[in-house]
Amino acid sequence: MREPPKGYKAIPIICGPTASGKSDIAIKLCEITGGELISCDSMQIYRHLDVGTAKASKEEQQKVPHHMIDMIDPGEDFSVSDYLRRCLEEIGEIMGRGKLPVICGGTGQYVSALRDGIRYVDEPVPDEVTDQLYERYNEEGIDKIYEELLSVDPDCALNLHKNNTRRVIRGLAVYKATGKTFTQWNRESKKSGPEYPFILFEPDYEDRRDILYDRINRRVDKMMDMGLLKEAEYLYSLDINRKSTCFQAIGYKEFGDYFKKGAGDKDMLEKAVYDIKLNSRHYAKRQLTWYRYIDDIVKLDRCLSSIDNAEKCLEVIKA
RNA sequence: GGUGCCAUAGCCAAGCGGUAAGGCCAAGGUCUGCAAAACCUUUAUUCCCCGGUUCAAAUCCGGGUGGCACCU
Repeated sequence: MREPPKGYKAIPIICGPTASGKSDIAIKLCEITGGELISCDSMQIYRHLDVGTAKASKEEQQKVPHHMIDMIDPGEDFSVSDYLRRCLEEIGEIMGRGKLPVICGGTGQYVSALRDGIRYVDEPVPDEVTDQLYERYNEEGIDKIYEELLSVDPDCALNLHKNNTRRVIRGLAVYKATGKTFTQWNRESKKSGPEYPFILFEPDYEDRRDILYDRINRRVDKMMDMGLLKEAEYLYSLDINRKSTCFQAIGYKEFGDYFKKGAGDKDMLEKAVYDIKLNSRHYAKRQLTWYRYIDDIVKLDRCLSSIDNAEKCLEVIKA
């Protein structure tokens, strides 16, 4: 493990469900420490997806430097391991400038990758291997693929539900491509701890989910006022594969039908907005589950102002 | 006023005499390269109410209540 930033005992990661106010806290923390913000969000890495991903405003970005935002164009791919590599570089650079990196975002997988020091399979798994398995899956279903994984890497297979085709296929693809089982890779990954000491913070909504859901619903309405529809229209006007990851983003994927058939149809627009709220609530629920059992996460009081919470974070991370 | 149709979980809904499908919502989870994704689990001792027929009724019969449609 490397040294923490000078004057601190750890790098803060402010995580939590969508619309929980984590960005405000992170920005305040940057302001009072002179730190720089690193986003930890799988959708804010896309350029042009701004209001729907609740990206920091231009003004906020002017006040506080933001990193790991606007990294790629819609249609391009980006994985956790890409994130991890770039993020670690950013952390190094910010610390090199004598500043505190403040990590903030809701993508649980990215947060955990950082916190647990996960090292992903570092031998390439060629697309052909994966594509071939998907072809097999389309032809004969998942059963045989699952059985093969079961015989080759039982721990991995038993750990997965058969219907979770993505992971079943990845598990087998890793073995086919590298000759080492997924389980072996994971075991080796666990040996190395995190790169830096991190402390996680989360605004606490555990007891009042209704308040969080209400915040979500209201924020979606606000996003519509801020021009979400226009942004989505732009995304749909691009000549990119509809299967691209950017079309998984909540706030955009729900407009698929609207632009396909009904553009201008009021009912369809209403349905899309309803779905954005619903999907956001579902997402928040999954995020709550993700963070629930991270035992050393420091809970922040949702009733306090973002400044007070930022100060609390500062207290905890100070050397 | 008359006639017809309907009444099943928070919502939609199957069932047509043999012991309550399914979907949505909600809740609880899983996760080591798509993660705002993908996947899993749970959720009606009871079918509007009262009576009857039957070994057996959400299912058939009678009455009530409520809703919808049409007629005068």
